[in-house]
Amino acid sequence: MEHSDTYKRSVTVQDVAQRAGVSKATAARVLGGYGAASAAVKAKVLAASKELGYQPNELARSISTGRSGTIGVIVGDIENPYFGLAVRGISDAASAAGFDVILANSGEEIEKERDAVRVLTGKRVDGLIVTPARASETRHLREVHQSGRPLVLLDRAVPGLGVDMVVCDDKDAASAATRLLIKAGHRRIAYISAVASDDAIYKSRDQIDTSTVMERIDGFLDASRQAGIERPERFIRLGATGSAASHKIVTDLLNLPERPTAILASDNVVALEVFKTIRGLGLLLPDDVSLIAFHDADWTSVTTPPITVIAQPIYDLGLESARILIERIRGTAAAPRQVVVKTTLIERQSIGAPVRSDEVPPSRRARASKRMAS
Amino acid sequence: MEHSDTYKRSVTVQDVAQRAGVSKATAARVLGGYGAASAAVKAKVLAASKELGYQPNELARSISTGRSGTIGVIVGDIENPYFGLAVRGISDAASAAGFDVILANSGEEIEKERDAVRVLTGKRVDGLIVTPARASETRHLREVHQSGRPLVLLDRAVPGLGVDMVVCDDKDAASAATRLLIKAGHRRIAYISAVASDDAIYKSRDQIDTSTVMERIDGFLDASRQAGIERPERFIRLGATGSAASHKIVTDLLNLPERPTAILASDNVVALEVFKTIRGLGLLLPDDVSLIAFHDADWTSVTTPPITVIAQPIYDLGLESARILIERIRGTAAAPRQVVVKTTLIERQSIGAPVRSDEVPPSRRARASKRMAS
DNA sequence: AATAGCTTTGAGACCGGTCTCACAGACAAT
DNA sequence: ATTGTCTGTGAGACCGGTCTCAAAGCTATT
Repeated sequence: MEHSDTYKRSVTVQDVAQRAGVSKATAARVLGGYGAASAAVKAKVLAASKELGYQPNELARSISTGRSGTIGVIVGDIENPYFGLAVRGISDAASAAGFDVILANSGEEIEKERDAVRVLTGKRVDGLIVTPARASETRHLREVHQSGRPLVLLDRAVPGLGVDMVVCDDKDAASAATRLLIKAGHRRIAYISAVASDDAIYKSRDQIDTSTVMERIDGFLDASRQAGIERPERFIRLGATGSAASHKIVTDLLNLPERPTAILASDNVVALEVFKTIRGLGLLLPDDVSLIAFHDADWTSVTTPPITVIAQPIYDLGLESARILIERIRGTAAAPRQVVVKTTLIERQSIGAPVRSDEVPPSRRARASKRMAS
Repeated sequence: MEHSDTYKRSVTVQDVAQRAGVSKATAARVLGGYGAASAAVKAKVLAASKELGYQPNELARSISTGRSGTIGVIVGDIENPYFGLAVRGISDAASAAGFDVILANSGEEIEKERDAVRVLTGKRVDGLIVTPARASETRHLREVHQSGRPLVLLDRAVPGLGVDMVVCDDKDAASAATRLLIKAGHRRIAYISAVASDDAIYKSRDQIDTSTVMERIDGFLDASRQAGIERPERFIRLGATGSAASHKIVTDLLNLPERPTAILASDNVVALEVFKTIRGLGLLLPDDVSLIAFHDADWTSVTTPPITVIAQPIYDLGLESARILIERIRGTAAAPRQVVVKTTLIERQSIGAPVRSDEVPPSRRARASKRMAS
């Protein structure tokens, strides 16, 4: 097959039909793999197709079948390895089922999320997987659902939406992590999250518009109260977005007269900043501060000391969400499911006994730490 | 077929036209934003559109315009934060220009890459960005190019393809890193890469099918030879895919009678495994082994000691590749460009003076690893 | 008043597939 | 020989947009 000239017009069923000496309908049947055709005709068409280098136009196909063979994914931030893994899971499940994936990035902005929904539905994706940026502003999601297009929520739930959701057992996880800290003797535990907020100080649940964080805070608060800790919410901090904000939050927290002795970081990006800040302050982990992080990011196992984490099977979340979505696309009419995937606590070495505040001056214990974790 | 009852029939131009009491052509003109219409008619149509909740079918639009407003991206592994960042760059540039992105994952398998190309061209993407898994098997890419569809190669070059490419100055980077090691006194430097290979031992350039790695090895070899190091290639190892393989390679290397005193890790995933293995062997960084890694992954700055890295502006690579692609899509007929982006060496603390091999007590190596759960 | 020139509008072809339906021909049963 | 069933094939509508073209409407010029 020689093609040195710039063939702008691509080969269509019509061309193949002509070449094979059959009608367009017949060629389309064998090329499209539907309807019947005699062996002889089939061979002729296939031969012609090969000679001409026919490549079906999936767009045209989609427009007449009504399905696109594509699922749309809207994720908070692709750059975040957490979502990267989820996307990988989705992508694996999708391609195994013969679907492919259009990815859009919301950057955790509701406006961009709405845009993305519009664009993807405009492209007639067969279904959508979304990590909703806000649990409160969901009209666009509701519309998707009402239009009859399958929708699966990933990682974050939106109550009352009546769609399938695949999430972690965030509340249990946070609660277990908190209990672990309490068991080690901690009574002043900070919880730091990246959720947007005008004020870093936590006042009420209404401030929080992300189900995961809400669940986690609930778990944290429950476990704390159950252990008889007073006003555990006073050490909750929000808005740890970016390096500067996180640094300030951690520094302020650790300079409090009655400073927290342990920190629970709501996600791995925050955790990294917390870790850097603690280290930058010359404090020692776990002697001066204990730390637990959400998500078993790769870096958490190579720090000194390695970080105790709540491992979230986010790849599986992706996989499962795509599977459910595809099932829906294929027409299961079951009631919407809420799949809750279990997390595991991986104990490493970032938890120690709390320092008594009268014993240890917070900010100048810079020892050159040459200890190997072993 | 029963597809008409699963989805609510969507509102078309025809519906809007009817409602507004104008012809389909007129409604289409105002809805599509092309052609002219009187203010009065425009208002009527817009009103009707709003009432009915009209959402254009981008598929239908694409099929008649021939443009899809979508760029296809085929990447080696989305899970790898390196590519995650690149995708983010592409996605940002794309959405700024009004394009969106279909993402496919090749898993570094040429077969899946070919599939992905077929699928994406089938969906009539306006252009493609690919990180080619192999520099040798490129017929599918050549065909894309010859069909007139813009193609940009990202991160990895394929010589003689005649398309735009955006890559790092890998050779210079490797050379600079090697010189830094040599300056610190190292003469036995290992280079470890993940490129597939039947044999871990490097024999010739022909084994390597990835331009980046080839460039880097060239740079490594050049710098070594310039410093008069004999047979520097003897410490090159390939096939460090996955945890087990990497572990074996590093262990074997460090158990050599004349073991290397420094390691250059070809990418951040390999580097992480190298780091873990070194630590697992009970060796001290940088006292026993020095390490430089490609890519400034987040974990490299929080280890003890932090790792000296070659920072690759991969986000910018993504951004730039998308920009060039979009320019081509819009019809620039300039000669294919090869954009080479500069890397920077970030010196941290993983480089020390080499130990003389007669100094290294086997006992230290014997002081082996209590392994950690991870 | 008539002609030219411009803007608006509508009819309908078109993109590249799918899919319905009618019909032709083969073969079996009556 | 007639009827019925079944398979293979072709004609053409259809999906939901874009876009060409010609007719209609309006203003301006002579």
